[in-house]
Amino acid sequence: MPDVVTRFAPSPTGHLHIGGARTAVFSWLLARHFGGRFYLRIEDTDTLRSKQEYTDTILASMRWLGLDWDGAPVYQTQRAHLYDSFVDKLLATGHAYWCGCTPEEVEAMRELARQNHEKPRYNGKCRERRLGPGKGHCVRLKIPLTGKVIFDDMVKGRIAVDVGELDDMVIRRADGMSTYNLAVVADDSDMGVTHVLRGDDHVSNTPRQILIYQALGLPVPHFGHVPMILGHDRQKLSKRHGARSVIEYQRDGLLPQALVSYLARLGWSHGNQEIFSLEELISYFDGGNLNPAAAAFDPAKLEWANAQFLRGLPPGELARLVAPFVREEGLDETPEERLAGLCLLFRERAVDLRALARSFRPLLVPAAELVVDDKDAAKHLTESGREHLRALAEILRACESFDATSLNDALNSYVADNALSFKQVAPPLRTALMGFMGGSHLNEIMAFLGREETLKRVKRAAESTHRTTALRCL
RNA sequence: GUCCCCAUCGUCUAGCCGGCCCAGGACAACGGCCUUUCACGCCGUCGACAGGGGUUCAAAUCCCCUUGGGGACGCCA
Repeated sequence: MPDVVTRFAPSPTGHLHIGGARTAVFSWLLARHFGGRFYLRIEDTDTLRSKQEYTDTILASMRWLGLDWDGAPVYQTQRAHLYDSFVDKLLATGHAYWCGCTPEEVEAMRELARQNHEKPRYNGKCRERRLGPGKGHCVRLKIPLTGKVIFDDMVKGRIAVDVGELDDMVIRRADGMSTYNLAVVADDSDMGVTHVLRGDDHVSNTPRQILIYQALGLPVPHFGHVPMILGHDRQKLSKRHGARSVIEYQRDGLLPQALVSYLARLGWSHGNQEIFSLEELISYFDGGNLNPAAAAFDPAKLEWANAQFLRGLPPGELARLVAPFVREEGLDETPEERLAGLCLLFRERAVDLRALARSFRPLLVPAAELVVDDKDAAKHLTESGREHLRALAEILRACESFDATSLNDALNSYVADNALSFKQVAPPLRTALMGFMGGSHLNEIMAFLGREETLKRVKRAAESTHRTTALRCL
């Protein structure tokens, strides 16, 4: 049995969101750091809200993020017998009892407690009634009358709760199905989980679960409750507040490494390091340095992180990744080799794959379809600008080889020979080639386009009449 | 209402078993440099220890209170 066994236990009631993704990242890292095991458990006992489709996308998102799990995913709906055996054992040892109270009765108890300014609780009415199984009977855990449950949380430190705060919770419903808290303990125990990393919202469940472990004489795992992620405005992250699922980021062209790196950095730190490879995370993350305070999600910083990874990718790999987005943009099927060239030209100006693909457009459409920005044309395709373009057309036609270096030389000599500055020549040329004042290095752009396409664009711009019409408008 | 948790720049954070911190880094913002546009890069500016009490020679660091935020109180997970 490995020293460290962790798990991620999502409910398939929605896509994998960044909050869940982060706890998954932490759990995965802890296991990988210690050479332990990381399991996936699908908590699908809520049959009304659980959907197979969500399980599928959660698994797909995990794979995309690079979070591999050990063994096959465990489905809670298939383990009723395990939960039953736990309940039976609790019943047999007197740690649980049958309860015949109706939901209405229990609600009345809670209401009474509320009126007394106490915590709403079940009052233990059936605790000593020695009821047996019967219609409408559920099973409740018999909680100790006095004492405290104390545990050392990996992120929050020591947490102590008086058992008086707890009540005899239902562990098996009247319909025979076990409840969440029991199932979790049964599964974690059965799977040999040693470290439970989960969301903050579960802290109050932990004492209850510990009580079950103790009643059964089972070893209690370590717990770590990671705070929730807030929206950029520090409001709770919800659909309205920009809560997004992992697949949405995937669709937008984010790099999984960037998302993992950013997520890990949200609530965890390793000195001042901001960008982490998976390998670095594995070697640094040991469950320490987790921040107990909630963190706000910052899309701008995620974007920045993504740009960092984008730039670090070899052009060939980037080309492979960007290809689907190029297709999505409706751009012509382009050989990966050419895409790699484009990636090299544009990767430093794009924040994600989609933006990168979009930036290719001016260079992938035929000259006739190039969209020319009116303002830039009016500003740069002036009388003199077009004169330069005509001269350049001649030079480019005559240019012996059409590679980036030669083109650079050609441009340089044109500027030098005519005692010009680049500021006079570059803008019109750029507008001619790109259709607007953006893009990459001019010589590289021309080399990419090739002689024929370059000349077409230069001539087209040289013959345009933007300047005069624009001037009249002014 | 009751219980639990949290609290350093706008945001993520370092520091937190006290002195090296009139608090460091990153993102964002702003300004500049570079420049064959833009971007990248580089340089710089703005900017925080929630408040109040203690303890101590010394507190962002330890203790208490207040305030503010969050979470939980289901036969949901």
